[in-house]
Amino acid sequence: MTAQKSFVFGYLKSVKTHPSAEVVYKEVRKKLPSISQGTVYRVLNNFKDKGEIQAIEAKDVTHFDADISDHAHFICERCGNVFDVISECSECGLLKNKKTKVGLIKKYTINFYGICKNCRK
Amino acid sequence: MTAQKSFVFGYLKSVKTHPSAEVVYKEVRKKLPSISQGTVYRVLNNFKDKGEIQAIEAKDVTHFDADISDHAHFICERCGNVFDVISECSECGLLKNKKTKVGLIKKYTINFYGICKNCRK
DNA sequence: CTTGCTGCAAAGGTTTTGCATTGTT
DNA sequence: AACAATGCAAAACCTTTGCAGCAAG
Repeated sequence: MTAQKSFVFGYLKSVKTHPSAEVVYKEVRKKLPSISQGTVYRVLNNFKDKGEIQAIEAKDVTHFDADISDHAHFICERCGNVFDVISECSECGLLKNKKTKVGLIKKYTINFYGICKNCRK
Repeated sequence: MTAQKSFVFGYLKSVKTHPSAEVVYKEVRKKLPSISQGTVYRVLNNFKDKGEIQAIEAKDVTHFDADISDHAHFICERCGNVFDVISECSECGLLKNKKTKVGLIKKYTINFYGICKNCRK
């Protein structure tokens, strides 16, 4: 585990804001100024491929979340921020590893869209 | 309603494949060779903003669906194709227009991920 | 010495946009 | 004539990648 990986993962663990790769880059660079953007993308994708973090595909940018437990996200259509949503869908959890006509479900994502309270003001 | 809009919407209505903008462009151009890529993107975004079609944010590319009824999608992690899934989540439907701590839910999307049967072969 | 990871910069691919032109009312 | 929509091409944007240098075993 290199310093780069450690700082990226540590930062992601420490926040609940589901940052984009660009935000991760800017924040980690405060502590590790030498880190490059390419490395941030590489490291994030590595963790994702290993299943240690999850990616949230939003409009244009991918957000990352170190919390890989089953939970839904609220994406603000104005500011683009991603929030956790408490209300979960217990039915959907049961669908994991279930066969469908199309294929075997390995994972799922639930995204809610709307305007967050900050932007509502 | 211009010819461009009509052909784009008509094509999207006629298929169940949830094509990307690029695919829409290539297909519509067979019938309307003068249409440009920029117009396809503009028209698709217009329809989306009016709520007449929906966008499915997948890895890298956005897919479009003229069916705006509540239904889930299965995204193949290998070929990237998007399929409808019959198994729906009735609980989630109830969450629409519901208030959460974060904001009012205006719409939601459910995406399942896995390898589709075609790619499994 | 070999292997793997990084920084840098360039390339890749998708989507948006400025502007001149076209077409419509 | 005014206005909105289009075609074209360039720009913008996010993300990936090739390569040389560096670090670690």
